[in-house]
Formats: sequence, C-alpha cells, structure tokens
Amino acid sequence: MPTTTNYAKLSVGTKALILSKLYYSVLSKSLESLDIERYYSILFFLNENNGCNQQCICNNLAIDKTAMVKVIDYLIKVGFVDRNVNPDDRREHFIVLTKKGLKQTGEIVKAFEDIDREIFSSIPKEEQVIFNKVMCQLSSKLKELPANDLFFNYKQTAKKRKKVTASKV
Amino acid sequence: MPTTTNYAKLSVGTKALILSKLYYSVLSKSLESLDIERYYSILFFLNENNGCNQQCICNNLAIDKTAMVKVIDYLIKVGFVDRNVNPDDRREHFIVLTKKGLKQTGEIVKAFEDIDREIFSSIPKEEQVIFNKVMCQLSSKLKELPANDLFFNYKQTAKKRKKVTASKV
DNA sequence: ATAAAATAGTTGGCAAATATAACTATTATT
DNA sequence: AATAATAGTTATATTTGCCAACTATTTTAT
Repeated sequence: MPTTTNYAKLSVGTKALILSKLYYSVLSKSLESLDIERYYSILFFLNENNGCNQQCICNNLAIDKTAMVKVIDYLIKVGFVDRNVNPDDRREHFIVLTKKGLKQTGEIVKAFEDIDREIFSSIPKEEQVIFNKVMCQLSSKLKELPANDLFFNYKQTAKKRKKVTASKV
Repeated sequence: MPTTTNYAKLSVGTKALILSKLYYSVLSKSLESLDIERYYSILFFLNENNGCNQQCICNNLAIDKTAMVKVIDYLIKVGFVDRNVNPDDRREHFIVLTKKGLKQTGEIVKAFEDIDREIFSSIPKEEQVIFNKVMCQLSSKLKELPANDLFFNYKQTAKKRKKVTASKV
C-alpha cells in the first residue's frame, strides 16, 4: 500500500480542511518576515471591514466569540488594532486597524492574493467561477443543516442547555 | 455595517477553512449518539485504507505524526483499532480496525456520505465534477509551493534546522 | 413604564490540538 | 561498516476550542 495515495476518497469537508492546512502553511512561510505569525485571516478581513465589531468578525470567519476576545487582546498588545466602544450602542466595540496594523496588513493581503493568483493561474476562468459558486452554495447549505451551533450567535437561553459535543476532526 | 455580509471577500484558504468548520459542526451533530466524538476523518480514511501505517494517514490527512501517535493511542484505548508491527519492515505499525471499530466506522462513513449527498444535491453534476477537479488542483499546486513543512515527512536532518513558525489562522 | 429577553463582549477553566526537539529502532544507501 | 533515511515515540510548551457563567446595554413584550 502506497503511503501517499494521490487523492484519497474523502468527504468534501475533509478535503476543504486539508486544502486550508496546505494554504496556511504556504502563507505563513511567505510571511515569515513579519512581526506577527498568526491571525492573518482576521487582519485580511479587517482590511476590507475596518471598524466592524467583534461579532462581525466571528460571524464571517466562523470563530468563537470567546476566542475572539483573546485574539483582539493580542492584536491590541502588539499595536495592530484599537478597540473603541460604539457611542450609539455601547455594547459594541469597533475594531480599528492602527497605522502600524494597516501597514503590516497590506503585506498580509498581498501574500493572500499572491497565493490565490498563483494557485488559480492554470485554471480556466469559467471553472474558477463555478468553483467559487459551489464553495458558497456548500457553505450556505451547511448553515441550514442542524449543527452544534458553535459560531453564529449561539444563544444559551435556559431551554436548550444540553451537552454540546465538539466539532473536531 | 451588517454583522453578516453574506459572502465576504476572502482567500480560498479561508473559505475552505470555514467550509470545513461548518461541515464538521454538522457532522458531529449527526453523530452525537456514537460513543466517540472525534477523529471521524481518520476512521473514515481507515475504512477505505484499513491496515495502512500511521505515516500513510498523516500524509493523506495532513496531520502531524506526533499528534497521530496520541490519536492512535486513544483509538486503541477505546477499542476501535489495533496497532500491529509489520513483520517485513519492523519500523512500520499497521493500523487495523477492530470488529467494534468497523461497526462504528460504518455509521461514520454513512454520516459523511449523507452530508455530502445532501449539500451537493442541488448542484448540477457537471459543476460537481469541476468543483472536485479544481479542489484537487489547488491542493496539488499548494504542495509545490514553499511551505512550513509540517506534514509530509519533514526530515529534520542537521542542515535545515531553523525556526519553523506556525501555520495558524 | 417596567419586566423579560436578546445582544455584545468578557472571564476562567479545561480539554484538545499544534509545534518542536530529541529520542529509539529499523532499514536503505554508500 | 558507516551514514542516512524512515517510522514511530516521548516530552514539553503554547495555542486553540469550547463551555458555563458573568456584566453591561439595548430591544421587545406586556
């Protein structure tokens, strides 16, 4: 039995996970010189959505909000972002890139875009379009199915309070 | 600013990561009744590749081999697999599903396949084919690019022994 | 207008995953 | 026979993921 079957029969969820691992491995290599070595996707998102609140980041990147607190704490500590209370709704905290954060984020965005451009370069445009469309549709479909509501505003109100087991690999 | 832009501009790596999170969240919900709540993708892989060695699982699922040791230890502890030394190459350990493991794995495979079937159901066959093809191509391309070689037999031999930073999100 | 519910964010803690170096045993290469 | 490579293991430290419980604020229902 060969140790590397060049594409094992796997679920689309598993294939997607592997793709993301390979992707972030390449990304972190190409950003070795930066003085931050994590949270690239969050900074990428902030570049397009500067000033959004924490929940917005969580919703869009499927990250737990309690984890997000620590991430933002870290990004503040290293001087990449500020956390500003929204005067019109004082529950919300706006996350805003600092001058330093903006500068470094520029490089991060470039690295992401370079990788995307590179790996899509040999794929016909119309196939890229279909690929992206299907990617969206699969995510939408999954959001409709019953899940362990980890992200997306899980409201823990009295009634449903059962053991919610992990969504691990 | 809406807290959920219904598809933010994101890299393909990030979209893939989100898809996988959504997927595993649904999967773990649908397998709540099983007496194992993790390592589904490994059991799925073993179902098709029963008796392969640990490195084979690592290579195909992009999992670090030191992590794999603990996973297999756990799967042995709960009676799902055995670890047998290959008499022809005593470095290798074959991982073999037990009777119990086979039975439970059947349900896991079914759950994976049900989800795949469900979420692909409304997508035209020819688009599915293109999607899968592109998925493979992207992974192949990524494997060619310089990466922090986390999986895939990283050989730590004297020469290259530099700080290899993380491939985190 | 007040009570109840929902939302945004926070804290602390534990289990799990990830990363890294150093290690044994075995086999392949020179 | 020496060296290198491969498969797997151990130990350790860090990070992440997940959950319960919490505060503060705003929205909804009565």
